[in-house]
Amino acid sequence: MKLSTRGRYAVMAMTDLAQHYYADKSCDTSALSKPVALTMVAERQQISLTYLEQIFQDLRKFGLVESVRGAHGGFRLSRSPQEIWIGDIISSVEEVVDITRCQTSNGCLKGHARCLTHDLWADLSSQIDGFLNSVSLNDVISGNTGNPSNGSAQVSAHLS
Amino acid sequence: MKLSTRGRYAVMAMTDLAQHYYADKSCDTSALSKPVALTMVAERQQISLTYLEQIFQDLRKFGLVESVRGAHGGFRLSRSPQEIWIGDIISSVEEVVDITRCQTSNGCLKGHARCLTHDLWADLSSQIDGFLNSVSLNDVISGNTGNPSNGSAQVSAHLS
DNA sequence: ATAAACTTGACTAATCCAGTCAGGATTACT
DNA sequence: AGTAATCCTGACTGGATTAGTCAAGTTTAT
Repeated sequence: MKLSTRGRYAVMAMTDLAQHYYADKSCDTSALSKPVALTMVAERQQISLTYLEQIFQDLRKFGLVESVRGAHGGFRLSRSPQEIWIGDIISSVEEVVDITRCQTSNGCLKGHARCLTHDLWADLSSQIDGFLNSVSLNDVISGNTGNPSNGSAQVSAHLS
Repeated sequence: MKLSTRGRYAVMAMTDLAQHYYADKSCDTSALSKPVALTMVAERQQISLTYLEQIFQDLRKFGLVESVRGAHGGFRLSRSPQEIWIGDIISSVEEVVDITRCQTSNGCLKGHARCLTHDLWADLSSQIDGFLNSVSLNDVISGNTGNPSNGSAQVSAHLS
């Protein structure tokens, strides 16, 4: 079992943006925070710039960040760190969060002998999803991943 | 995120053995159950026989199954289904259950800006491990994966 | 003996990941 | 207007991993 670097990088970079989200709007909380250039993020997090650019296109398409083009441009979070869940980030940049692989109609008749393990995988997915969707970016930068802000570790998952 | 087929196949096959574990010793509970030939498991679970053979070598090395060679040989569980956790099976056949990738000394100074996400990955690993190590083979064949037999979903993980 | 079954190890096609490269579009600043 | 900074897009690639196959054994029940 593994999480690809793509998902890890996305979370690291978003954490980086989250820190600047607060730093940049310390005076006027209603203003938009200044965009952060990917070159800075890439340098701080030690991630290849061009690879990071790819990843941020996905994050933008899923509405997690806004881009500002041109000189002095960059990216900023499109909402506050409390409202962005780690699960959102990962599912934006990784293909399938597929664990069971038996949701397609290729013969896994639930309850049938062949797929007694179906419920197991579904429950595991739900467990992982529940965790990732209960931790916000804000939890990460304040070190509260063990005790997520919503108090409940079980969130219903939307996997088959 | 994904679980490779290797791990899934291993659990499916072990579930198959677990069902025969009970079926074969319905009369005499102290006797060893009859070994089950991999050709049967491969056919029932629709898994390539030769691939399954590879997987069972791993399961044997980790002491989860015993082999009986020769004609009418096969494999049987080396202990009862209540005592075999899904986590054992998966970690026997898959390489690293590595999610954080920053346990090596390559620059992830915990607490340092570069790896604020360290705790997040550690907690996620612990969550997954906790789940897999709280579900036994017996839970799977009796459909109790949602409510594991030990009552507690949180088990300490042994990941960095 | 012989056939059934396990055992081992080398090999392979396909897929995916992580990253590069080249070029283009947009905007701030001078 | 020009230029530098930055985002944007798509094609490409080397390496690793997966999911097997194939061939040649060894062991044991009958």
